[in-house]
Amino acid sequence: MVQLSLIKVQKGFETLASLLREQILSGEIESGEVLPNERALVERSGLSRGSVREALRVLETQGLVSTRLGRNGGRVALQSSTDAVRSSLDHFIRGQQVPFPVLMETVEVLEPSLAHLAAIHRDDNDIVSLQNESRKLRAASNPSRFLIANSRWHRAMAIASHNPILTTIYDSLGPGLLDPHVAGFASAEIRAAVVQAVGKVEQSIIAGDALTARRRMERHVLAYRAQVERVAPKTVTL
Amino acid sequence: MVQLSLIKVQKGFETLASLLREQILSGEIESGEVLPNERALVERSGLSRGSVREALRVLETQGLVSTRLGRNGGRVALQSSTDAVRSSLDHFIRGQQVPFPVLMETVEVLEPSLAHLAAIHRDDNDIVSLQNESRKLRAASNPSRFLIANSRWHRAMAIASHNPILTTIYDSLGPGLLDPHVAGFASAEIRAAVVQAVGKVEQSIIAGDALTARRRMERHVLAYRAQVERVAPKTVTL
DNA sequence: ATTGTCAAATGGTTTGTCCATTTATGGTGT
DNA sequence: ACACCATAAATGGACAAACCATTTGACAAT
Repeated sequence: MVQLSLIKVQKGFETLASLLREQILSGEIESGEVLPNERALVERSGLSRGSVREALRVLETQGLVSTRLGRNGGRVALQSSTDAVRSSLDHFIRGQQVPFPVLMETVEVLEPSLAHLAAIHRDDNDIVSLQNESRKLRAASNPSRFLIANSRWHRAMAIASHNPILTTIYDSLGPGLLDPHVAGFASAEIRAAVVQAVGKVEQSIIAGDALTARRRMERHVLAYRAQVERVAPKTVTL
Repeated sequence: MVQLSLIKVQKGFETLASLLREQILSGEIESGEVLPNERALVERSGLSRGSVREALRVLETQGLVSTRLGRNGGRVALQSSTDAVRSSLDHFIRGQQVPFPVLMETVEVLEPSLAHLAAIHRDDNDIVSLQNESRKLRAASNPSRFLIANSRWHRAMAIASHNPILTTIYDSLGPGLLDPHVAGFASAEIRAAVVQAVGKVEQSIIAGDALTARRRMERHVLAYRAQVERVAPKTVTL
């Protein structure tokens, strides 16, 4: 018997999409470079305009080209940004109906690690923005401002880690976690506790003390979970 | 001055894509359900077939529908799988040219956490597959088989964590990390050391001792980095 | 200078037709 | 009955030729 794996037929538009994708990802087509317009691609590829458009649409969906309308419009090549990752993760979480506790758990894994890495890799800019955000956090007088400031500080910490993969993932998780917050969370006492915890983590990050930063963030995350559990016991248990 | 944010014009195909996407993600269209065929969607939407096809192509790219050719073919709705996340992360890593040390660092963050979670969430099936894989790992006699077995054991551990988000991300990182391995890595001594480390982690996971599992995996990861540094010092330093 | 008008370039969309692939159906031979 | 084959039907894939919509450049009018 002949050895055969399933043969995948490549459609016309797929072929063109793959070709262009490789050229973009490999840098052969630079980021910002404008692709030939649709009619030109039709001539070069021998495909019809419809197929060319489907190929370009695929690349657009993957975040590898952006489209502008009108004269001097056209397609420009892009390096896939965090947006594509974010939206695919979002679809995954919504589609698979990843339960809230799993999101929570993921954040609990990421935050201490991000704090750890931030303490190692933070530069002067990171320190400035962390201090900026924590100042706003201390100043936040009502729950809504506080939650925003809180998430911005955490975001600054993620950026300070200088790990684009973990940062992007952490970023993608934010939206799914906000619901329970809004549900009458963040009393004055809780806010004070968070401010203090964040301050301590920030100190360790600035001091470059990775292990302490991690440990403090772990403690903070545990305390936070305890608060959420108090407010909404059912939601958080795995 | 009038307050205005940029107005985003929604194209026809985009509108249709968004509509269907929402219905799929919300479960209104169930996973596995076949969508109306192209001609039917043309009638219902009032758009042309080209636009309908572009909309469906977008959804296909996002992993929300799959396409089958021929009679009894058509589009069926899917819940976005790990594949879409994987490919977007892959594009991100290649496109942004995320340096090898960052990938390494990310794995070093994920593995101990996955071990930790695995010790908490593993069920009987997980234990069986872990033991299966580690048996194959011990039996692997040449570097190539060993590397495969090694990655399979780690994958089993990730699955045992029962955290689909972290598992998918960890899965996406694998390919980018294999290059240096192939470059004459995995001598007999190294293999023996890995086998032992993996065995210990596995024990802790099975025993349900999360902290020990994490600690042992951290140690293993450090040792692994030391080995890689010995082989290719330049590549690994951040 | 500002504004208006027109033309050109580009993607967006439509319509109509045909091709390619797959499978259901029914007939034919044994 | 059963196996096989030929045909038709259903569906996505592709092509072609227009025309529309949006944006911008060029240039005139004010």
